[in-house]
Amino acid sequence: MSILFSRQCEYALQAVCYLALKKEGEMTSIKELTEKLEIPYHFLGKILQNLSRKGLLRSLKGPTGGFALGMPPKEITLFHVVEAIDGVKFTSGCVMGFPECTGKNPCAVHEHWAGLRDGIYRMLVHRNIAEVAKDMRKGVYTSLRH
Amino acid sequence: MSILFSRQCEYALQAVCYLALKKEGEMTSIKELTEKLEIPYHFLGKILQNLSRKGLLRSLKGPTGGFALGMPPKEITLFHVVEAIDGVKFTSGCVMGFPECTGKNPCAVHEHWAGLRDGIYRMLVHRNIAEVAKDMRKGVYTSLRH
DNA sequence: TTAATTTAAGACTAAAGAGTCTGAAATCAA
DNA sequence: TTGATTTCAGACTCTTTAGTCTTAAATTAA
Repeated sequence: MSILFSRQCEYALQAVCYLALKKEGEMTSIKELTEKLEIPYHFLGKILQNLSRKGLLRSLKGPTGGFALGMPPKEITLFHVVEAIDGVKFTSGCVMGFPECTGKNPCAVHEHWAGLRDGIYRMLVHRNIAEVAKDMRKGVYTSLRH
Repeated sequence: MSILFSRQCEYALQAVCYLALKKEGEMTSIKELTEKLEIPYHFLGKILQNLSRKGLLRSLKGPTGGFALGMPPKEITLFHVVEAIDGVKFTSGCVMGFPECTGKNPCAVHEHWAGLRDGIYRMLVHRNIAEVAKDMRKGVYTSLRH
């Protein structure tokens, strides 16, 4: 298991950030993404298709085709991606798995987790994808050529 | 996928807390646990066996047999349980799945996640299982008879 | 000692997640 | 128009996680 998001979702987050570093409108092929991010080709293809269907990306077939962001980068957040792939179940639900855990009927870490859950949400929404990707360039993307 | 811990781990946390509410030394059968916590019988059996092997529980066969905590409740935390079942990989590793994400080479949410990760760790260790279980009694366990 | 009760162990099945493969459809450039 | 390049779609396999089933071994009480 991955830490918090599914493998698919992790790949989606990486790919969307990568696309956000491109000039607006520029198309990027699966081939490039798969090489730079080291994600299995066909698996990534499916994920990007999925994101396209949901409007987060747009795609174009043929040579010069590929994928690009489907909306202005300032309108996309990491949360949109997580929502599209894994859904939002992490925003509710008991971290200990109690089916009946609620505010009135809390488990022992209910309050503590509520704070952390909000923290995760804020992590995903407090910057748009343009800002996030720019930050990323200082880190994990520095070794890549674009 | 569950939120943060595997299903097995969630069940283990629930069961250990349940056992912590019993008088020290009192044996509890899988049957009782499975009924009160609504966890599949044989699956729970395996999980408890696993925890026994690791010393967190002790077990006794035969009628009047069952499971009990393997150490004084004040020496056990939720972290011990998570460690035994899921391991501690959530304490390292990039939440976006970048293999190369480090302090020198961070992803865009590296710092933010580092704070949350510490928060999760604190949630699991800052009270021992006796305190945790007592708290629980006010919540998810109130509807159960012991 | 015997029968009932309980955990122990391992093989098995089911479902979900991850990843692969093939061929069709669209698009572009020569 | 043709060939190359790309996404699209679906069926397929592999691996992991979840859950089931059966039998053996230990223990207790009658």
